[in-house]
Amino acid sequence: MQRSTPAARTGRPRSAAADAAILEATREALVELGWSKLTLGDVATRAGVAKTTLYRRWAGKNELVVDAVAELFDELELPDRGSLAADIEGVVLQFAAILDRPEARSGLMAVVAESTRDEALRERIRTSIVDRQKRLVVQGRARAACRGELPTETDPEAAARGAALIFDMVAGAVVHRTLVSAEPVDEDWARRFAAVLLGGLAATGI
Amino acid sequence: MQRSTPAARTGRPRSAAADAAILEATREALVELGWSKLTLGDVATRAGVAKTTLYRRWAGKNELVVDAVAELFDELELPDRGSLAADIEGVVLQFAAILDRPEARSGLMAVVAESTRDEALRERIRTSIVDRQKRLVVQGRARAACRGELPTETDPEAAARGAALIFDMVAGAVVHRTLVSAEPVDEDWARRFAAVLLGGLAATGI
Amino acid sequence: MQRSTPAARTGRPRSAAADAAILEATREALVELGWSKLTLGDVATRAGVAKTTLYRRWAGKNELVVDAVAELFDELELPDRGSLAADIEGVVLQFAAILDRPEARSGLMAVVAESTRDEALRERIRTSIVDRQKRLVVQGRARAACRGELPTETDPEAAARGAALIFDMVAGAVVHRTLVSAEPVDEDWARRFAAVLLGGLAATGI
Amino acid sequence: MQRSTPAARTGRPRSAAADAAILEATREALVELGWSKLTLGDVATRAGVAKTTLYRRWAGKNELVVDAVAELFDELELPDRGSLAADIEGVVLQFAAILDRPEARSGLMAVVAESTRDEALRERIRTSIVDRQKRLVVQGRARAACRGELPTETDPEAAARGAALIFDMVAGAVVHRTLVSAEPVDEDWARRFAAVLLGGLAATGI
DNA sequence: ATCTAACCGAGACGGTACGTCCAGTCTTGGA
DNA sequence: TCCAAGACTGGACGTACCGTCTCGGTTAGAT
Repeated sequence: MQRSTPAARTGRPRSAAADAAILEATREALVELGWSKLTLGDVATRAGVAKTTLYRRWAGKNELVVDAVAELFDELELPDRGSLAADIEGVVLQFAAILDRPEARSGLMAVVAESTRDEALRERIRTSIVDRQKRLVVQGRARAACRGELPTETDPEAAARGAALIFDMVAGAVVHRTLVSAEPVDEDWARRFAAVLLGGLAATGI
Repeated sequence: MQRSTPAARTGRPRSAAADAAILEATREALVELGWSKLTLGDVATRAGVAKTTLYRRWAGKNELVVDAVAELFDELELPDRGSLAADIEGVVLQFAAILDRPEARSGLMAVVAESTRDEALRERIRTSIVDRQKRLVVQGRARAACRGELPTETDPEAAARGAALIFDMVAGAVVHRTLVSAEPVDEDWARRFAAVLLGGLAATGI
Repeated sequence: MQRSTPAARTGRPRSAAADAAILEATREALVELGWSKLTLGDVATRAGVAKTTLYRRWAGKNELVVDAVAELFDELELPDRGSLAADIEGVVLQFAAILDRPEARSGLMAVVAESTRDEALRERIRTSIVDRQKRLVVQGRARAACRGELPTETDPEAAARGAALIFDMVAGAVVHRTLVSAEPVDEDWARRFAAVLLGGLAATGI
Repeated sequence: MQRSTPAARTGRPRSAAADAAILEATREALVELGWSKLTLGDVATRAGVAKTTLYRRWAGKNELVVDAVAELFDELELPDRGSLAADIEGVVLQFAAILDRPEARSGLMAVVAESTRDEALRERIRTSIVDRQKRLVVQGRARAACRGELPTETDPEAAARGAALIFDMVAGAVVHRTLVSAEPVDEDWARRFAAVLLGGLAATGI
């Protein structure tokens, strides 16, 4: 994930186990300490690894946390629940479930905050985390179009704009409710949210 | 804001100018350095104040930044634009304008991230920042009800639930588009967003 | 010793006790660990002092060790033993006694070695340590001249050259025997050395 | 020098060129960096050799530097200048010439300092360096006895004691003048030193 | 017109973490 | 078996801030 090294033949190869141990230790430390009290020295110790090893692979705390949190999003997928409304509820609940995990809560907003001043970090977040989620929106729209619930958008740019809007609305609302309002995203909320969103989509024809 | 002032009659009173200078210096430092590289010693120096003075008034970096950023939200208000749709667009654009300022971008998400592990901080954020925004939503709904654009909700609890949902959707979408997607919230986007939201509200009767 | 600070009125004054504790801890660490394994972090811990405090007062390990060792030379003095020969033996034995202490053995040669690449350090050593010893030679020669054992040198430059030669011979021989040959400087050796030196001085009229 | 070579028949033999390259690189690094900033990794790189190779042959920095410096003393010899006084001046100037080379200045005192806490290192220094010099003293005394300038010492122990004293005086004085007093050992100084020493020897009959 | 308590600046204090560097070891593939 | 390359653990480095603590000195309200 953080390696490019297309050609590095000689010398002792990097331990693959170390990567996994470090990322796991990072999540563990996020749970126990939160982002601001997490130290790379502590992560290294937890992973049974020298600090040097950690710095050899990641440029700093931000990059490390992005990768550690990104793995949490690997499990995201969109089961077919039979209707667009149900699919929206499903993705909302899945996203909420991830944000419920303390390692995600602590880490995600912090790196987003950092990314406001670091273009490379923003790109890394987009690649590792955001696009993983966005894919679900695109996939859900395609499925709904198959079912005939939504008109097939012919203009690809308009389709992209629409998907981006929906994505910001879904992800933004879930994050805001979870982290700012600090209220649970339960099935009831998901149902109400999906109803409003779906109504809006139908009304505007997006 | 941060003062208790229960009874402190005698002795030299605290300098009122220092407060303003410190908050201004904090915003300046946020712009130049961002949250993670902002140090209280530096803020004190910029404000022409001793570190002691700063610590006497704020518990730490988080509290200071919350207060410094909160002042940015003082200017928020909801001009009557004649229709609910226009009012929504207005609040969206106002909120986006604040998030466009680097001192807000850097600071806001960071303290929200910190607040995931600090209940007192979350409360402070809610009081100083979130409720200031939320008020606009409530006010907008009341105005729309006056105009007959929305049915008057009689159940106060349902009204609160509805306002909360709308607020999370508005604020969440704007924040997400600005900070995560890193795309501008311009008039076009505001109009499309308002259309979807309004359509949803109409469809669901919230 | 390391402070110049003619005018530093404001702020919390430096702890005088810390200086003494640090130098004492340095000597203790020299005895236990030797120069090369002595670390400033360890010295700070032993002295019950933060590393910062140590670095605020000394530029590095070399300077610290010079000051710590220099204090050992405070006790040097030249008791009048009645004859030049006895005085030479006395100063040889005193110098040897200091070199017998492990904190001096470890530290002294190391800083001399470092000083080959650091003019400022060499100057510090000269001021703090070497001149303290050299004084004894000058004093001994004056006393011998009083007794009539040596002719009074009228040319001041020749006197300085002579003193320098004698000093290098005395100090060099003691150091070399102690540290390089690793043989004890006992009374017998001192007597034989003094006899050779004195014979040479008499023969050459220095 | 550092090899045991008891029986190593099979496998690839060690490169003989590597040894020379490493020692040369060590001296080069001593000149450029001095002892304390010399690192084995850097030496290996300069020598075009892997660190492993270096560690296979030397136990550490001290041993390596001793060997590297020792080679400088290979050139020492005692040309017959016709008189004891001239011979003493000769050996003094030769020794001074070596100490004038920065690789010797930096390295020699440092390893002597280290040897105060390492008996094996002291032995290595004695064997590789000190005895090489001491031989000259013994040789000079023998030559002087042949010429009739000095009485032939019959007691071998007294002869050894005398040689040791002279050696400490000669080497000590030169080292002290060079490294501690930081003054040049020129012909004038050598002449004055030899005169005093010789006068002392004559007076005491050593 | 003092008194005096709380303020103020400056800066040293004990700590903690930083990110780098080096020591000395180990693991590759190739000679 | 040796070699070059380079990753590995471990630990010290010197720096930067943290939040606290003295200092000497100021300032305004109460006496």
